[in-house]
Amino acid sequence: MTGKREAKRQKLRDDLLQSAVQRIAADGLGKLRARDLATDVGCALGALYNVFADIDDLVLHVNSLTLQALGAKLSRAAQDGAVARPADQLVALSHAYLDFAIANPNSWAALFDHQMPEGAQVPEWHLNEHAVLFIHILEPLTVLMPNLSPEDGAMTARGLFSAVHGVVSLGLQHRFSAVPADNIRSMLTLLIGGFAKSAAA
Amino acid sequence: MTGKREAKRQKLRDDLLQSAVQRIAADGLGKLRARDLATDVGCALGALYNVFADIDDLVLHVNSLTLQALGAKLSRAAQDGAVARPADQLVALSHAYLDFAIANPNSWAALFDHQMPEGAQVPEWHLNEHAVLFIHILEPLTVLMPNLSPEDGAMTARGLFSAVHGVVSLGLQHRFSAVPADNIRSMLTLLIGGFAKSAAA
DNA sequence: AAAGGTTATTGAACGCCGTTCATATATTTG
DNA sequence: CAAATATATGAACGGCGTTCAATAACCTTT
Repeated sequence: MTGKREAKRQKLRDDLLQSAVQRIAADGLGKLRARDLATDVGCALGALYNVFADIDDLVLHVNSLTLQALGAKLSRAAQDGAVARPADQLVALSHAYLDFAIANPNSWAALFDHQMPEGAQVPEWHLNEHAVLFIHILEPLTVLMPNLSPEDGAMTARGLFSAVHGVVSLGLQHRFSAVPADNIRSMLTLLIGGFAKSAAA
Repeated sequence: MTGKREAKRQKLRDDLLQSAVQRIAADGLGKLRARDLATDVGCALGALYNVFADIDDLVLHVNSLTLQALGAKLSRAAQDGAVARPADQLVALSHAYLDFAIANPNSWAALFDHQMPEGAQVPEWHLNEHAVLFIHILEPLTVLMPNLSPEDGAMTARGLFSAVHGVVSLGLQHRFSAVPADNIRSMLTLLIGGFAKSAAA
């Protein structure tokens, strides 16, 4: 009867992760509390630090799940529009991104609101997971701009994502004043469609 | 010999504001501490709360100064390029925005990193100050797209700013990996120039 | 100029936070 | 079953923004 330690450890890890996922989705990253998580899963406060380095480590794993869900959504959009013209594919991707942000506002915001403490770096394994944000942009982009070097292609894909993210992010934020979703959608169409049109010419 | 109270009050307000400006510029919003500010200006910890509602109120006033400086920079860029074609004016504005962000990374980041506590709303006077972000975009945009209604024009100007902000923000962030400034500049030229080109057609 | 009323200043104390660590408990190994 | 090893516990720590009763400064009135 061996391996019971590891099993309990994994269960605790997973319980804490699920609790954090739900709390972030419900209340946002800013209201995540170590004591609430411990209460949720019925463990002592200190137990959290046996299975995660700290709260930031736990948040990284929540964000990892969010990125996977977002990646799946973008993959679906890319597949559905694979027969469309490159410009329309790019617009469809941006709309899918907007849809995800609207459907999962707190989890999505946590991806960008979270900051590593002090001098700590985001670990490599999590950095690489961000590729899902750019990867589907690359294919229609290279059709549109065949002369782009691989480096410039990656850079441009990243830039396009950044532009879309800016429009979605500031549009949904109540910072200035919230913009109706349809207006954000139109703006994405105008911006990305316009870019594609001029790039193709 | 009257008015000494108000004079001291104003001096304390201004000293705290200047201290906060410098600390945010030097260390970033995340490391701003009420106790550090009190030490800087040589007042008691509680004195801060006589002249500002709380730390967030103080940060709002710091951001107000930053927005004024940014507005001045954008105004200069708009005036310098007033004779250029609308597309080039828009690109010049985006480059000026990038330059400001690079020159004042922490103060600029504080504009967007700061979040009001709990249910508190950003006060009207500060909301209105954000107009400087969009105002200079509107003129070249209406030349470029004369058929835009005032509402759609404002919305599109805001969207363009959001896109530029996204490119600059994610580009400068060390989140994924920092992008060289010249690449960000090229991306802005490509994006905004492309948008303008297709809008004019 | 002195007294009385009003406002500002002070800093110890409060409540909340993430994190730690000696101690108690559970699991594995010999 | 006992010794060795790893985990679980929750009180305690240090740091944070904020409060508040007591003290000091200022203004007004006489």
